[in-house]
Amino acid sequence: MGITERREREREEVRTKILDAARELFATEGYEKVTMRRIADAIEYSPTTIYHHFEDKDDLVNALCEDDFAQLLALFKGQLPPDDPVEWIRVLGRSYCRFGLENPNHYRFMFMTRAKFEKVPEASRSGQDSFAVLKMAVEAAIAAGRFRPGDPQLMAQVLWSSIHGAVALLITMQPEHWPHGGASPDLVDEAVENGIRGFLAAPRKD
Amino acid sequence: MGITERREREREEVRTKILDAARELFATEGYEKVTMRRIADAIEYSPTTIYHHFEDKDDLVNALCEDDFAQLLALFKGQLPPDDPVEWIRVLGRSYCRFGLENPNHYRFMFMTRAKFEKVPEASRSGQDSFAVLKMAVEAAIAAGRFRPGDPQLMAQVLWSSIHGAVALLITMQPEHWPHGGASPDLVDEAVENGIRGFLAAPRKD
DNA sequence: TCGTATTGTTAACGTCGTTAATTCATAGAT
DNA sequence: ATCTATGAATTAACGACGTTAACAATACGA
Repeated sequence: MGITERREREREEVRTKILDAARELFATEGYEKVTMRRIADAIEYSPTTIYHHFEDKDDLVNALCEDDFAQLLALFKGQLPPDDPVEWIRVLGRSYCRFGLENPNHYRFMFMTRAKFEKVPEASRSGQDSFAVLKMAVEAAIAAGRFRPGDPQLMAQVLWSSIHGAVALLITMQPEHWPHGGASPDLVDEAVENGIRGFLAAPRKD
Repeated sequence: MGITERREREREEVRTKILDAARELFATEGYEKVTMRRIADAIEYSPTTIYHHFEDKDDLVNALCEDDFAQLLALFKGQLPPDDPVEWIRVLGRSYCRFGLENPNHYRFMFMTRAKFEKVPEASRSGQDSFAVLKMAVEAAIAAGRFRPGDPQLMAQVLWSSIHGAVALLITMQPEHWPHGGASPDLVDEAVENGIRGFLAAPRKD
């Protein structure tokens, strides 16, 4: 009776081992170091075993990615909305930046890898939900008269892409490739700030 | 006498053939289709020949990239600065977006590929110069009192990264992965507009 | 005890970037 | 005209990759 359950448990253990080893390699050495053989080495199984748990490499890395979206969503939901919806957006933006800068390899796969989007049929649920939080904040800001009226969907996309741009450039380009002596240390903060400022209602109070 | 020159010319011809074939594959099928063997097939040489002209694959693709930066710079310099520096920035932003959206594979390698930045020792000259044009426009906007005072370097970086974010997301994510039914068709325009608006001097005239 | 899943392995295929060894053509020297 | 050195180009291979077919081993249900 408990047999199938034990089997299930053992199976899950191996799956977890694979994911953990992959995550470790992924986080510390980047995508290209995550080879099936290397993961297999790390967990002391043969490479073929991995294929009993994941369809292929993309499937595996995408499972990691799913966890990352969940983590991002948790980060967003962990922030209680302050009274001021603009402050809420600011906090969300900063959290998002921190997440990306601290987990560059994960971020790269979540938002910067074309292959992923070709393979995975639909968007991650947690990813959708994370965006929904931002959109809610934008709606709140409009309702409170802090943001100018407009399409909250579009405004949230603009905010997201502005901040994504800063994170993406920072985790992609080495400092010496930035024009004229490096990225400003304030870049992400300023990106968040300027994105918000562009949407503020007429007289700036902030 | 003219012999070494003819040799040189022939050598250059092969090099150009390689670059053209690589560019074609790169633009139409993306980075992963640019294999040394495939390029060799296309130009009817053996793969080894390519190594007589380029150190390795990165070196080759980087040569392509250099051309792309030159093209971007030409695009920027082709735009005569209008009277209104804000309009100048708008035009630059739109040109940049168009360039990225029309050449997604090139854009990806220019601004979204980490390997490139690890290999290439220094930034492309044309890339630097392109940024310098944007920075000049920002300085002009500040000088004209259209932009609030501030560090033009930082402001130009913010504008660049905002627009980069929109382009990068658009050429990376399939429409069905966008939260809630696709990217807005106005996204790039709005990204440009909102980036600018955030920097406008106090009373918006525009 | 005998099938039968389940779980794992070994060995291989085809592809990749890259390189050592070799052939080939040709320009200059004798 | 023949020989030699130099540069270009090729063949064949190495090691690493993702992936899979074929097979071995284990342990459960009958």
